[in-house]
Amino acid sequence: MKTDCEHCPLRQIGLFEEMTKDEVHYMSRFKTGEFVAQPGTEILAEGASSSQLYTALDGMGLRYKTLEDGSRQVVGFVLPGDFIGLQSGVMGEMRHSVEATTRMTMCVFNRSELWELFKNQPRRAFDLTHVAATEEFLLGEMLAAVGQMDGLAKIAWVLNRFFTRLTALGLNENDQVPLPYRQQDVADAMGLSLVHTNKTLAKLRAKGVVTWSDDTLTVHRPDELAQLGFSTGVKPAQRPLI
Amino acid sequence: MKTDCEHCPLRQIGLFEEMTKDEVHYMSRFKTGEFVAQPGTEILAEGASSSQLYTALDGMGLRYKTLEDGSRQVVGFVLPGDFIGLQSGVMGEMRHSVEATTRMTMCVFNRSELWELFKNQPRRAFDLTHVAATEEFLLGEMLAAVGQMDGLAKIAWVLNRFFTRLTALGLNENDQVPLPYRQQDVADAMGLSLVHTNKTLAKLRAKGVVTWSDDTLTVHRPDELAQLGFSTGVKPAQRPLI
DNA sequence: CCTCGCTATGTCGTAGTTTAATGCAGAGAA
DNA sequence: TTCTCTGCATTAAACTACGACATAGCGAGG
Repeated sequence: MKTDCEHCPLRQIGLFEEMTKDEVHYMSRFKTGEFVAQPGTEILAEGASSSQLYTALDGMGLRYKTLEDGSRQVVGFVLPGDFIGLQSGVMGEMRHSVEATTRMTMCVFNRSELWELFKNQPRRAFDLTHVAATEEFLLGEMLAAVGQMDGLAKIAWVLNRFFTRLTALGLNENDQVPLPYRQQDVADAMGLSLVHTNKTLAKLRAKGVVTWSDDTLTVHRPDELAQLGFSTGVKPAQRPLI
Repeated sequence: MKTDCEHCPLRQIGLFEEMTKDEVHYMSRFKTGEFVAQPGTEILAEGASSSQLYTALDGMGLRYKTLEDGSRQVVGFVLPGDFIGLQSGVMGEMRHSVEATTRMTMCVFNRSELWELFKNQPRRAFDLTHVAATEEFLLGEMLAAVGQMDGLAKIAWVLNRFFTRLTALGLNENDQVPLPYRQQDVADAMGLSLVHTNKTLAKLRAKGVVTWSDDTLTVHRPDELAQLGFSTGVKPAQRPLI
């Protein structure tokens, strides 16, 4: 688990290259150098224009939008290493809310430092746009899944994405990854009802593909899971030349 | 209609501040300084890493992803002033394809100029990230619509978005805006079948809210349209304090 | 103990898909 | 001109995946 700000991605891209660790931590608001959010806490609200940005060091959360009719669309999952509040740093206002689903420790820094980065370290600023582009990429993939797949494929797809990302983060132990979400969260992410999500999960369980309980996802057949939640990004079929 | 590169948004944000118009246009590949795409042409393919970026000056198109099973998810509509290929400029590879649905004229420039921008004009580079953030915002809104709304709301939402954006571009004449897309495009954007999209459009027509024919959308009751495609971005209801 | 939040499962109605058939305008050929 | 072909809009009928509702179980916390 990454609990040291040494691993903070903003440090990796050089925002803090010339700073000591004490300077890195945003000290004025929270007594510890790190901001700790408790489960169920709203870290940033849609429409808020926070003067702080965060990077998740440990723990997980989710990004969501709320619609006029009260329904909720989960637009992403926050894993260790992810940015929080980049939109508010760039656009001045968050376009979605962020909530912690576990205890989260975050590295906090001022929005003004982002502008310093652009002024003083163009290479790092350029790198930073990769982060924004990656976020957009994940959103596009999710849109394709929500728009085109049926229930079983949606659930398999999102579980497979969790499994893949968490494995890449080194959080995979014997095909088990932490998954501290409720079925309602997955349902709101994939545009399904809670009941249907539950039944689809039961189907996957019956097939022996995955089990998910106690905030832990166990993938018994990774290849079958990937097969069910078939991927996007395929070149369109060639149009017949005649 | 914007047909002059003076209006190119990249010029507006200063990429070409010190350049003459002739320099602005990318001359080596196309005889005219502007790249012209014919209807139905694929401008950039998913997975491609083009060395050129474009901004749409005139005409419209759409962004889409293709899934393994052959289905298509439209992830956005390209209107005059939009960027094309920003992702390939930043990440090196396009995450979706772009196709022209009308004759499109575009301003072409080299990817390397993007890096020059970051090196020499940090303020402009910072502005540029607004563009990326805006694209992400639109994607998030669309995800919420596709994931949470029912058929009627989806169609009303996307028509209302067209109407709003095109009005902002000054393309609204007597509540009529150009809409050079097929019903299939709208269906693929909102995750509905062509048939159901058609029926829903018929419903809106019967209600006297909109008519859409000959690539022209006429909105008879803008407020009712906005009402039907209710918006996102609402603050979540306060949790009861008790 | 009871309540609350979450998971689990069955029944039923409907919104949406699939398939198919019709119409209609534009383009190309004779 | 007239015929045909092609792409798109339209409408109907049959089928189904999914949502709504109801109900039960289970563990945590007051």
